Amino acid sequence: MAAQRGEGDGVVTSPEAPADVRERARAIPEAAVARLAVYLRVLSGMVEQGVTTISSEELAGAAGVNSAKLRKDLSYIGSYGTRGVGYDVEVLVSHIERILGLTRKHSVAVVGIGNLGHALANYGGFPSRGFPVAALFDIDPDLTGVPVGGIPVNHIDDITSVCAEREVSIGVIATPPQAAQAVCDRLVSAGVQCILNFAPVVLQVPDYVEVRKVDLAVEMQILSFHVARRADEAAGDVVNGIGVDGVVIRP
Amino acid sequence: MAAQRGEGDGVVTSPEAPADVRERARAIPEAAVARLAVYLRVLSGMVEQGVTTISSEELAGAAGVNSAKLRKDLSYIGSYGTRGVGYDVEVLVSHIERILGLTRKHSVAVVGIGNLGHALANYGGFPSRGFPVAALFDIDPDLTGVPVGGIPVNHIDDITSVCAEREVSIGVIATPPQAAQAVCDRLVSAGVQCILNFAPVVLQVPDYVEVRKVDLAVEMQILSFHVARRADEAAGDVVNGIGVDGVVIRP
DNA sequence: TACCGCTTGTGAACGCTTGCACAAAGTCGG
DNA sequence: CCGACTTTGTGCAAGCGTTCACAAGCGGTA
Ligand SMILES: NC(=O)c1ccc[n+]([C@@H]2O[C@H](COP(=O)([O-])OP(=O)(O)OC[C@H]3O[C@@H](n4cnc5c(N)ncnc54)[C@H](O)[C@@H]3O)[C@@H](O)[C@H]2O)c1
Ligand SMILES: NC(=O)c1ccc[n+]([C@@H]2O[C@H](COP(=O)([O-])OP(=O)(O)OC[C@H]3O[C@@H](n4cnc5c(N)ncnc54)[C@H](O)[C@@H]3O)[C@@H](O)[C@H]2O)c1
Repeated sequence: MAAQRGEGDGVVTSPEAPADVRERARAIPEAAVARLAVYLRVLSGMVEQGVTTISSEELAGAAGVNSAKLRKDLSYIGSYGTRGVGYDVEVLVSHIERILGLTRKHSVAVVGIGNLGHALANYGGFPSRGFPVAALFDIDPDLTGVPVGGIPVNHIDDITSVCAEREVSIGVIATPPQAAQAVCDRLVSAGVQCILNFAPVVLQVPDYVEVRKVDLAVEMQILSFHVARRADEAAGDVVNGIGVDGVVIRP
Repeated sequence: MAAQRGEGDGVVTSPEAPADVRERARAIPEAAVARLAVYLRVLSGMVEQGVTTISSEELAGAAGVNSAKLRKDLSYIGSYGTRGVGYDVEVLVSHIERILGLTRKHSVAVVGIGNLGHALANYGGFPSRGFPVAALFDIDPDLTGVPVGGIPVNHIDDITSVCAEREVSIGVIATPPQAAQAVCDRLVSAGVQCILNFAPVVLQVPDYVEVRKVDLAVEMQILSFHVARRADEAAGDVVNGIGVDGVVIRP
């Protein structure tokens, strides 16, 4: 029973630890990993602009974080900056790519080729970043064989063989919520250990499977919470200030 | 200059604080808010199944979290459980909805009606959860006037008037990355204070605007990191492991 | 009414993240 | 070659968020 973000499994810290890149990777906080991916994107843009060197302050600004945090994040992956100068953009890019495992291609399978699945299959941003979409699956027989984004849709029943054959390492679930757990189970038995889930359900997976979820309704509700909080604050301010009248929204 | 998740602004804690729901909302950690949204979804499912009462243990299981965490999260919004029994599902639903501000409708505008924008506009899950899609915008003249998901697309230049007229409170950016900052600026000047951004860029917004980003490439890369870490561990274990036994590779 | 068993709500400890502040380390101009 | 200036890398402290553990409270039962 390890559900989303199941972090707390007691993996033993190996007793003999050569302070090595391998071991270092283990120590990187998940929050830092997410930011590294953002830095990488910003840096890629810099490369295209012909920038060769960048300071922590500049990069932090472009990535929307504190520069101290940025330096700490980079320190997790090693010391590749030059004091007094900054970081060599290309060097940094290659080190982040190495740490994130982007030196290797990760084939992606999308399951559920409906509204969202179509958009994902047609999206050029994945292949270009080292995540080729290698397989598409749906349960609808009318869809099987139809090419979407250049790849023919397979029937969900062929998931095991097709995933194995195409070495799928990441599964994306874009089916209706009712089907998501079943699809997830099939992906897992097909050997997929990383899952990106768009369906609004909490997936149950074995400990060794990594699940990340993208839940738009939750995002919306978080925004809604902030709207409400803000409205309450404004109301509160008015109450503390003058009478009960005001509809003073932001300037 | 406050970028994504700009939390650390020195908002003054109002001097006279009646330990009231309003004030309480301020104290809820963001992480807890996200989980409350998940609990809400699970509970909604429970209501449909006719469940009237649920214990923290059960709900925690269904939501994929620790039961202590769940109770603490619920304690942020007040004490609505019955010791020895559990929580009344409907009561809990209504309290969470109130805290998340879901008693009010939040109109959504989607900008950029391409692959992703179409999927979002056609998605039934938003309206049904209190987030009616009230406006669609694109820069492409061929699209303006064309109805997508029942709503005609407006031209981006009309964003200010249309947003005001339809009381849009949440803006969704689904344009290419190059256009995202400009679109964001226009949404902000149109009075939109909450933005959900799908474009892979770091948006710069004023402090009072709340931005959440959904960055699929980052999600993929986090998964990739775990794949890599796992591979390294396996390699490491074998090297270290021949001597030290602990060869707990994956089952 | 008094007791018992169950579940909540929460104080306190713990651990992870963040942010500060500064020594170390490098560059560059002279 | 030296000294001034810039920027990194990191020890440390503060702040959050998570988890533990248990007293308090409630319903059911005799
Ligand atoms: N469309 C969006 O913008 C959007 C936004 C947020 C969340 N989501 C979520 O993403 C998921 C997909 O949304 P959608 O709008 O694309 O739905 P959709 O109904 O358009 O597409 C679902 C597809 O999944 C297929 N499917 C159903 N059961 C299957 C199974 N067992 N195995 C394989 N394929 C199966 C269907 O044939 C269909 O093609 C849903 O869970 C939805 O809640 C969608
Ligand atoms: N499609 C996906 O599955 C997917 C996945 C992850 C991220 N994204 C991101 O979401 C965004 C949209 O992706 P997409 O595949 O839908 O792209 P798309 O090219 O299909 O659609 C973009 C739309 O935005 C419109 N547009 C361009 N400039 C505009 C402007 N200034 N104002 C208003 N509209 C404008 C275009 O006319 C087009 O209709 C991109 O930033 C992409 O990186 C998409």
